[in-house]
Amino acid sequence: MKRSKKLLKVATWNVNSIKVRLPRLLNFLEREDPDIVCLQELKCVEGQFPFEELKAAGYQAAVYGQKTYNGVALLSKIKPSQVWKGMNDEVDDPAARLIAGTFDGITVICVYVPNGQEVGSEKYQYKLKWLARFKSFLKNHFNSKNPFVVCGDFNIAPEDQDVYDPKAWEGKILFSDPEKLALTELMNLGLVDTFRTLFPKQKSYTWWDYRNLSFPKDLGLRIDFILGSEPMIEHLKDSYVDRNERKGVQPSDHAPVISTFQM
DNA sequence: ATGGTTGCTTAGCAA
Repeated sequence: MKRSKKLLKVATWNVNSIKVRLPRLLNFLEREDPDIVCLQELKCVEGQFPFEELKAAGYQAAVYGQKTYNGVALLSKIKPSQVWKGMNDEVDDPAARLIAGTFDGITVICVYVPNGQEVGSEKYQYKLKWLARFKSFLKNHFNSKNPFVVCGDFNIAPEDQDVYDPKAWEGKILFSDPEKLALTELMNLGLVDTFRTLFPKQKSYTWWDYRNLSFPKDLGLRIDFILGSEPMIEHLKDSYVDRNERKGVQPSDHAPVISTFQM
């Protein structure tokens, strides 16, 4: 009988500006000590990314940056053997929304799914197309028999229990049927939501609007996930939302999600 | 309630 020992801690966090959130990120890294961190909404180009500060904290970074909008990164204690930036498909898309890396044979894919703005808008169409492209990307590059993880801000709440007022949100952006269907189709490639599989009934939002005192009133949505293929889910030990990161001085509007695997 | 807040960039957009 093979004994599992090594703990792998994976985190995902939409930081909404790496520049503004750097002090909080450094505290987070020290407190949680994750092995791999997926970051979204850097809002910064690679040349302005704080590589030095993160290196001093023990992390190396792979960055797919963009001026003003989007931008994703992978922080890790060990160097990835391979890195992908973007889907490199037939679509010419300048938005920096996907970065992936392989760490000890485990591929971690970090995504910032388009928000979509409003159902029926051009941005909504782009969101649905992006999700279809992402499904093809996963299908073409990965096999659910192999260990891989998909982390990020999906900008979709899957179920009623992931929304503070599902009636009011019905058919709205982040909760419309086509978005939910696109997410289901992704999951049907063989991905399991690490948080939801461990806690089938637990309410645990990951995003609260900056406006309307949403956080103090707990008017949130669960739209950030860590998904794993079956070989990862076999080793899944825990998953939680670090709600405290939404409190205090200059929080992001998203809280980090952390999942641990005993490999 | 078509408001409200934050960040980037500098009046307007995106979330």
